[in-house]
Amino acid sequence: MSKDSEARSTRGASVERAYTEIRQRAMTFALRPGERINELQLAKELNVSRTPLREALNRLTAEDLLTFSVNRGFSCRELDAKEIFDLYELREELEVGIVRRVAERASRAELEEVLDFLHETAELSDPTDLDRMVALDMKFHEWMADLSRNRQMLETLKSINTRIYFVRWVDMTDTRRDVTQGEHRQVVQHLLDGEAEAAEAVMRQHITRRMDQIVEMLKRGYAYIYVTQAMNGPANHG
Amino acid sequence: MSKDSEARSTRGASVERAYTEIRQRAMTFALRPGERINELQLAKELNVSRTPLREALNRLTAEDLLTFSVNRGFSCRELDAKEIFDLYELREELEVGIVRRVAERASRAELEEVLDFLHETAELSDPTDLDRMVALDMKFHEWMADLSRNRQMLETLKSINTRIYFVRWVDMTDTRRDVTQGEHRQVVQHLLDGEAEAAEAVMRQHITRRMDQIVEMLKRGYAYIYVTQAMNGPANHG
DNA sequence: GTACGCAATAGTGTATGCAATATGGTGATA
DNA sequence: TATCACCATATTGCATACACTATTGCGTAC
Repeated sequence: MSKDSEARSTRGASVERAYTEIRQRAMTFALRPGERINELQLAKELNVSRTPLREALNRLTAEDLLTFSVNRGFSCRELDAKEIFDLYELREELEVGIVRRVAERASRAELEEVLDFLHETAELSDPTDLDRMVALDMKFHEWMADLSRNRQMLETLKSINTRIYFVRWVDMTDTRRDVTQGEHRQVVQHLLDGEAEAAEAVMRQHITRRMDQIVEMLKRGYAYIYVTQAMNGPANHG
Repeated sequence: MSKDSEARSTRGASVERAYTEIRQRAMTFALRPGERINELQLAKELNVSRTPLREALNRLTAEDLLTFSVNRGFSCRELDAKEIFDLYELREELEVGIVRRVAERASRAELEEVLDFLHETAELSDPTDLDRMVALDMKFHEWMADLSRNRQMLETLKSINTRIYFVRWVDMTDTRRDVTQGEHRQVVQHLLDGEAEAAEAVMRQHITRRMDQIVEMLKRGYAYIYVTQAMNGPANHG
C-alpha cells in the first residue's frame, strides 16, 4: 500500500480538499442560498477535522461565496438580484477594459488562435450540454483576460465568473448559442482588423444584452427552480 | 470589574482583532515584503491562540494581502512593480465605470455635497500630513463609488485601495496636492454640468497620470526606502 | 576553507476538548 | 390556541496537544 493511500494523507490536503469541495457547492448553489453550514457534519462528510474546515470556510467567506456571523457560523451566500446586477455591471467595465488591453498587446497569431478555438467548439459542441456551454463561454472570456497581460484583471474576472456561474447556467437555458458565439467572433475579428473601439463596443453590448432579462428572472424567482438539493442543477453530475 | 474587562473577552473578538491588526500591517508594509509570519510569536503578541490567528491569516490570504505556502505558512505579500501597474490599470477601468454610473444615478445635491467636501478639506488640511492626504484622496474616490449605487464596484475599489495604500502614500511625497484636488473638482463639476464623458476622461487621466512614474519608482526600488521596521512608514504612528 | 550530513530545534498542519452561545422542544399560563 | 419560560441539546469559538516538516548549527571529511 502506497503512502498516498493511507488514511492520513499529505499535509495541507485537508484545507485544500475542503476548500475545493465547498467552493464548488457554493458556486453552483448545491448549497442553497442562505443555508447554514454545520461544521461537525460537513467535517465528517469531508473526512477532515473542524480546524482545517474552518480555515477553508474563512477563505471562501473572503471570496464572498459564504457569509459569516459570530456565534452562528457560516452560511451559503444569498441569491440576490441586485448583487447579480452589480456584478454584471462591474464585469461590463472590466471586460471592456480587457479588450482595450488585448488590442494593445496581443499578437495576430494569438488572436487567430482564439478564433480557431471559437470555430472548433462551435461545430463540435452539443448546445444542450449547459455545463459545457458555460465552460466554453467562460473559457473565451478568461482567454481574452489572459491576453490582456493583466493578472489582476484576470483574477477579478475569475472571481466574478465564480459568483455568477449559477446565473450564467440558468441563462444558458434561454439563450441562442449562435448569437453568443457570433458576438465572440466579432470581438476577435474587430481586433484582428485593428478596430479596437468597435471590439470594445461589441463586448460591452454582449455583456449588457442579457442583463435586464437576467435581473427580471431573478426578481421573479424563476432561477430558484434550478436550485436543487441534489442532481438537477449546474455541474453536480458526479 | 465588568465582564468586558476580563481576560477572556467577547466571542468572535480574537479573529477580529488579529484580522484588523495584521491587515493594517500588511497594508502599510509594517510587515516587510515577503516577510514570514511566525504564528506562535504573533499569536502571543496579539493575545490570541493559533486557531483564530490562522483563520484571520486565511482571510487575509484570500484578500491578497498575504501569501501562503504549505509547510512554510504565511508571509507578507511582495511589493511588485508589475502587480501595482496591473492594479492601477484595473482601477482606471473601474473608476471610469464608476463615474459613468454616478452620472446616471447621483442627484445634484449629492454631487454638491462632494464638492463642498473638496473645498473644505482643501483649505483646512496640512499637505505634509501624508496619512491624512491619502485618507482624503481615498475618501473622495470611495465616495464616488458609493454614489454609483454599485456595491460590487465599491468593494472592488476598496480592495484595490487597500493593496495600493503604500504606493499611494509614497507617491504623495512627490505629488502636487493642488493638482490632485483640482482634478477631483473637475470630475464633479463636469458631472454637475451634465458632461459625463468629460468627467470620465478627467478621471481616466487622473489615474493614468502618475502610473508611469510610480512604476518607474518601484522598479528602481526607491519605494523600499519607506519600508521600515518601526515608525517611519505610512500610518504606523500609534 | 568548503561541502556535506546529521542531529537538535523551531515551526506548521491537524485533531480534539472545553466553555459559551444558540436552538429547539415541552409544559405552564393566559 | 398562542405565548412565554425554561431546560436539554446542538453548535460554535477558542485553546491546546501532538505529529510531521523545515530550518539551523555543528562536526566531519575532503
